[in-house]
Amino acid sequence: MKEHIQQLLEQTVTLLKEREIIPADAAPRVQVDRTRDKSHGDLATNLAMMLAKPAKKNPRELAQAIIDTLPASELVSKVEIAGPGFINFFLDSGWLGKQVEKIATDQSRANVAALAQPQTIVTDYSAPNVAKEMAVHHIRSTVIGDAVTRTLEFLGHKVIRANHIGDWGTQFGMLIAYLEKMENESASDMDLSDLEAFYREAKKHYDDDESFAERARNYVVKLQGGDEYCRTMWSKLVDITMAQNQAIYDRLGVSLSNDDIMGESLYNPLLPEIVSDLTEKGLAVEDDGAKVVFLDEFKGKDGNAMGVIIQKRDGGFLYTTTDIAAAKYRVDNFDADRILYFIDSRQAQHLQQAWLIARKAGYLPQTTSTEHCAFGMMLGKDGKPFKTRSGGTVKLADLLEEAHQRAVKLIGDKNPDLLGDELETIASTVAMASVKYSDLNKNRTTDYVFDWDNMLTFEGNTAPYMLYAFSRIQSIFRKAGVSADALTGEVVIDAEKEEALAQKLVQFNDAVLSVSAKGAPHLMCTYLYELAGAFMSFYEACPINKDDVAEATKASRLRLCAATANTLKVGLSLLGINTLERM
RNA sequence: GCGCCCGUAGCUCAGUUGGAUAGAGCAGCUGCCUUCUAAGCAGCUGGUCGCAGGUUCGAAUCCUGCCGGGUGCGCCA
Repeated sequence: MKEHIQQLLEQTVTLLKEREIIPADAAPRVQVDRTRDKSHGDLATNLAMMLAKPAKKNPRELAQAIIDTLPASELVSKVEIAGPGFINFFLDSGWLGKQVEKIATDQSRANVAALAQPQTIVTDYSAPNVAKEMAVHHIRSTVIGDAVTRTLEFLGHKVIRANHIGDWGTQFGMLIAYLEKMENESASDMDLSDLEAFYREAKKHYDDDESFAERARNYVVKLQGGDEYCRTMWSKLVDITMAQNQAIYDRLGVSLSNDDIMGESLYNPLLPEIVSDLTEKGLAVEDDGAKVVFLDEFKGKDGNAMGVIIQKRDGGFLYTTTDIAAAKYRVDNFDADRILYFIDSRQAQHLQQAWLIARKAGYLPQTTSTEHCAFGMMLGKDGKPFKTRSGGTVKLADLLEEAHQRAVKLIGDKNPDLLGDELETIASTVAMASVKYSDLNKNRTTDYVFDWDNMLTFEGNTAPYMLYAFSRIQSIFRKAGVSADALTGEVVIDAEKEEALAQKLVQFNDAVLSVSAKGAPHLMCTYLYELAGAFMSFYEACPINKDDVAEATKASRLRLCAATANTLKVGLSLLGINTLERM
């Protein structure tokens, strides 16, 4: 919608340049904003004020020239000058009605077209560690990354999910040695359901038992050398861990699978050649026995160029080297246009350094953008890192189970008729939706305060509010005895709340585009919340299944309902949230 | 010491790469269910946008300096 007005204005700028009303070298960024106040129309531009100075004209005068030159459009019913030189656009209600009809007809896309020029985009998210259970802090990367991934895919981009799991490092010698010990001691299949305990015990043996520790160190060397036995044991650890993580992905509704695993080990074989290449190019130098890249762009504690170690004195590599390799790999193998990293904000400097080195080495071309979609830590209501009562790490599986139990109780209390499977199904959808939404809803790169009461009271700006709006619409269709996809009536925008709802509906496309441009799903949350709110107001003000409602009005309003339902369903699906027919 | 992020209502947060009178939800207070799901709607109350300067037609937004919080800075990842 905005784009269309933008195009009209761009044409106008060209025409005005030809007529020498504005200088030929002016290159204004044509900006179209939604207005806050109805009296200012529906969309506005500040173009005249931006061009007033270069054109040496009074802004209002120039605004008039723009309006006089503006090509006619079916979208716009009226254009006005306001205030110091704003140009206000009023959308045509006939056009709005036609748009709503298209949205109502399109269940799968709500009238959002795929992009004509799709890109190849790598999304790096989730990244759990092998031999550890997913903890609560993994939820942010996983849920936010998945929502953006779904949105990019929806727009037609080729998206490559990269689950950068922690499957490499010196700790694997210890883990393999302990796995071996367990297998030797119990004839039956090992039970690794409690990975935390497994890791803890392995560490304990490593610290207390010298012969165990020696075997562990030996296994590290053998594993890195490609020893078949160690490789098999390592592979078991990865499989067991990822099977458990997959159960969490499935429960949460995260679109990752085993096919998306691209762990640290994938890049390990590339590291030696990267170090030698960086050395040959003069980027890396030996310093105190280690291979170091000095970056003038970053200052160290002594005020000189900061040194980033890419290879340790003992020959081992560090995660900066892995991230350089990962960037290179994604360019070489996928020809990525964008690489989005959904990683904790504390990694910002590290990522900047890795990318800078990759750029200097020519691994990352100018045409590939690397974007850190950063987020803060999860805090408890007390403002301290979110922990269990005893101070331990909260397991993600436990958090999801608690959300489910809370949802069962709340829904059961609210709706005592619901029992058994139906209650469980509704509670499950509501619980996962609530957990995800409360995370997705916030833009903050700073920390996020996790609060059960805010997400599961089911009031206000929450997932249940939107699920409720959706199920209310389904209820209207049941009551009317019609199927949403069989509606044919013409949409006529008449009442104030109808217009407000229609206005919101046609903004969906803008919301999808902004999420994809910024990697920020909260923009979708904000949009859907406003849409659900507009629907609730419409619902109160505009009766449908009532005796005194004219047939044509009823048909029109039913299609507004269908358009809203489609938009909510598609929008929520882009966030990875399922809808409910009843709740 | 240097770098990055942040500071908006009692609380949780928006604020569209400078726009019109800074917005929601929760909490508090008023109304609205024999009528499509009241998990809702309509409304009221609540702000020195951390502080001080600067840039301009216009600043929560950009610049500078302070104050306060978070986080990172050579052999973990």
